[in-house]
Amino acid sequence: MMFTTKTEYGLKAMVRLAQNKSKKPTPLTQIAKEEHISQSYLEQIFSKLKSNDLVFAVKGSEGGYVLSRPASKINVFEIVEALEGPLAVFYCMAGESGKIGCSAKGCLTRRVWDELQKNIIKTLRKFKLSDLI
Amino acid sequence: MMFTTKTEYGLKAMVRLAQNKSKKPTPLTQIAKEEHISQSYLEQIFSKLKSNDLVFAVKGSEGGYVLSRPASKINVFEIVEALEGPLAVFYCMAGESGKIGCSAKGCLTRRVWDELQKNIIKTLRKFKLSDLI
DNA sequence: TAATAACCTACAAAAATAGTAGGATATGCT
DNA sequence: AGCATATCCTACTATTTTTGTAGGTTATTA
Repeated sequence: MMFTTKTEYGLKAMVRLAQNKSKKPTPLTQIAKEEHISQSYLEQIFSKLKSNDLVFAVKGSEGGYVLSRPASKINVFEIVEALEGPLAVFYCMAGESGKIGCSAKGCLTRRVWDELQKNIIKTLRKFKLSDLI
Repeated sequence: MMFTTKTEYGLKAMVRLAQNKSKKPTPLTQIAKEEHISQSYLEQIFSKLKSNDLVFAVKGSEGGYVLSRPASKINVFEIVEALEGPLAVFYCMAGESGKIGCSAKGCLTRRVWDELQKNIIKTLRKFKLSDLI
């Protein structure tokens, strides 16, 4: 029941982008060096962040990444979901209808996970990237 | 960010114990059969439940497991914690003082995880085993 | 004494995580 | 034009965690 290092690194990197006050994009070489994270691994992380429209890329020399919105308009849950995939505390919570042995009708246990998931999402949405700088 | 099958199976098994109205202990052979879980795996799960004082064992023929308290006095978090270990959404949240690169003082990100963890625990504590039968 | 059940430890397969590696493509600067 | 810098893309690999299996030991009751 832990988040992965992808989320850890991704969030740190997003904070770096938010801290960049110049209008220049931030290259991953810089973040990799400062945070001591493998650059190649960071690239994979940013590939996800990009496809989830949290950042945009500027290719070539003097390029890098830029937040696609102001830091106050990006919440932590968006970042977590982009990097961890859709939140599901159990397999029976993934997908539309539960898969094995979990008829949503009779399953009291499911009520626990439903409420738990909603709470997690609510908490993470409350925090904006701008709260972390 | 998912709980393991140990928690899934363990919780189901605990519900079984709670449903047992007779005063006889419930043997794992029975639960294994009914829930289609490997008995050996269940034994490992119950070893943890026992060491966390959630159940007690009766050895020998006619033996099995019994809840160590009324179902209304056992909450879901206790079961989850027994089977997943101490909750920590990140490595920096494990142990007393964060380990690597996370000085609790300046770390704003930690505030997010602190609040998240407290929320998860609060939600899971709210549900009692008796709510699931 | 035979059947039943918890108890214990070591091992193993499978899946997920956490990276590495190497090249292709695009862009600005000199 | 050409070089340096960056993103982009795919495949591979090592490590760790999860999810069990297997086999035996101990205790209790009918």
